[in-house]
Amino acid sequence: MSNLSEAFEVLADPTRLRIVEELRGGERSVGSIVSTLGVCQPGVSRHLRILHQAGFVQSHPDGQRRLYSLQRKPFRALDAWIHDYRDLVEARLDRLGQLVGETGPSYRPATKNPRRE
Amino acid sequence: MSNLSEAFEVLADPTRLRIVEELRGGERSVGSIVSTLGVCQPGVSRHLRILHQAGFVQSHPDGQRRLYSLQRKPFRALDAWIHDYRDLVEARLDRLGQLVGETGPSYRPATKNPRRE
DNA sequence: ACTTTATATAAATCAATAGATATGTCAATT
DNA sequence: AATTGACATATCTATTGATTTATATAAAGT
Repeated sequence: MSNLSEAFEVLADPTRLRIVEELRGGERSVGSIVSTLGVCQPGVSRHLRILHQAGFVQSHPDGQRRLYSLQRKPFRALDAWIHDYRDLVEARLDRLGQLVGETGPSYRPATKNPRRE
Repeated sequence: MSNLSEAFEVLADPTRLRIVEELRGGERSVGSIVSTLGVCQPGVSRHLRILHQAGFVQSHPDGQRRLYSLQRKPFRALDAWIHDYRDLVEARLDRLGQLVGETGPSYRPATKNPRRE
């Protein structure tokens, strides 16, 4: 139904998420990321390849290094997706009864007539 | 560094993502989700358990069924996270040179003096 | 040309997980 | 209390994927 599954899959790995958060500060070389994280260099290169294939990063050579930076598209897709859940994200205080204890939105006591699809 | 990795991991599975999107329309019974998706019932129950453990859903009995609905907290966390990338999400047209072809933000030609951490 | 530095790729190992089948539990109806 | 219906749990299998070690490529410096 959506390619968002792929985006979530990419960010599901903790190491890749850390790489993304590192790149939030601007473009970085592979070695720079390696020394920041505690992962071996081939591991970082592999993660960067996955991030690239999913459109999260781009790269360009800089001497013998390679500088990686974030791309906009997947983040816009994620932002658009979460927008569809605005009703959940934003506090809805207009209906007070469903906010008992700030636990959740839609607790509803069992109905007498439970037939309900 | 963050528990967001867990949230992304939960949404990484396509079936779970579909379940979440189904629940966006309101609370649903397990059987209702089973008949919508093409997955066996134990599979759906397992996914719902994972969603529950991660705080994505809550449930309450309704007769012999069990109604599941979305929780707000993880969506708020995701929304807060993506907010940290709003510089990427929002179109930044004030610096024109970096938007060549709408491909990405931070391409920069190689420097003469490449020493750069 | 040779060495060093930076990154990518290959191969192997190991762990995690989604899916199905079978079974258990519990509520509702008779 | 026996049966039916709804859901949960256990177990197994197959697949995917992250990490490491080793190796290849490529650019810089000497």
